[in-house]
Amino acid sequence: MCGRARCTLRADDVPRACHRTSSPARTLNMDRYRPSYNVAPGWNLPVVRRDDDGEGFVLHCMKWGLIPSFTKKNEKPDFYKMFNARSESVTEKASFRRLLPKSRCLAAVEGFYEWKKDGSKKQPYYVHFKDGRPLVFAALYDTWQSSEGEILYTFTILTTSSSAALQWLHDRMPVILGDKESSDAWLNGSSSSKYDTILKPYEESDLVWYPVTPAMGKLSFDGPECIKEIPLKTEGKNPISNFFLKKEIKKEQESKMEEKSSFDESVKTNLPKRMKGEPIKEIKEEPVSGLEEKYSFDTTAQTNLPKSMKDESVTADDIRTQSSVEKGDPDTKSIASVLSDEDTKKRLQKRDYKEFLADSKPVTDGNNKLETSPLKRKGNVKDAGEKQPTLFSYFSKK
DNA sequence: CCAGACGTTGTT
DNA sequence: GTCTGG
DNA sequence: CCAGACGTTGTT
DNA sequence: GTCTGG
Repeated sequence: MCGRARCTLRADDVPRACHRTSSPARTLNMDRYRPSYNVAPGWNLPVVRRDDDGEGFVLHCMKWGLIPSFTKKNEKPDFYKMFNARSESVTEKASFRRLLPKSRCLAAVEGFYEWKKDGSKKQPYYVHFKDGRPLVFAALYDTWQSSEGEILYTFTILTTSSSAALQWLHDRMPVILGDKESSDAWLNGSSSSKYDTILKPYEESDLVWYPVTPAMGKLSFDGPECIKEIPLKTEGKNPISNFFLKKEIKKEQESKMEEKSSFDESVKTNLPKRMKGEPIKEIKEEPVSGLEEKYSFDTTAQTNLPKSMKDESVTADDIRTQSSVEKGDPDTKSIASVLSDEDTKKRLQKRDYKEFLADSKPVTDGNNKLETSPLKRKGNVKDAGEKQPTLFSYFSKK
């Protein structure tokens, strides 16, 4: 599951996204961070971890994909091997259990991608919070020293079974810490704590999704296009078309309700037409989203990217060009990177920015348990919605 | 005792 | 580093 | 996770 | 289908 994400957060937004009220005691390697709409294991992402001693926390850029410290020095690091850790077995697996006492951290992203399989076809969906606030993942990190002496920090994202709402998409999902309490518990809890209560699927209804272009499957594809909603092929005869009619109406209403829509062209231009694979929920329907995506991106780029990034004309290639600079990540860069942190910090503080409501809790009507999932066995996630045969896949180009 | 592994996902 | 298997 | 390759012999 | 590379 969680093997691809969007993180275009500004570096200085990350602590707040992780519900930190104070400033980081220090930052580490943040100059390596490259905001991207298409992040995969092996990429640098900002995480928040406890400071080695004391109360504070560190804003620390690490590579996604755990490389345990006991990995052979001469071995080639494989970031895809352990980019996820099953929360159900994290206390049993030797590679992860050793990290539980002192190496927990938080990773913040705006959303992640999940591919829905339809036979041989795969359709990616972008999953995110309705109000645009970042998701906070529970994670574990470790260090590894390569044969050249470089110390590499890496982390893995904990996963759990999917929420009822996301079951149709996938049977696994990242552990999302939805409020300050849970993120505090994970980051600061004692090693003797039981994390069972927070390492669970996020069941609130403000986690939403929509289909995006399959082109983002390529790592070379980056930029706002990655999260642009695309229409899904509709499947002819459909006794539920009424639902969508209602949906559309409801969505328009919601769109009006949301104030920040002025930044979001996509919401207005793309009338969402999701059908296939969508859960047929009775009451609540998944909303339009993508609010402030562009805005986020614009403000994001400031920290480490060239000024040109502020421009809307920024392209994936622009980003790649930047990131490629450290593609080889030679150890020789490490020192310079650390030293430049101070510089980075200053730049971070210069800018003020829009809040993303990280501390707000999802709106829920208490007993909205949404027992919509009529299916208990995880193998069988097919329902009326996705039973429909696909006549033409979205990419019937050959 | 030493040697060797240490993981997830998905798919069938 | 730590657990499992032999 | 997805994308892309998936081979040998022999030659310049 | 399955393995490698990113």
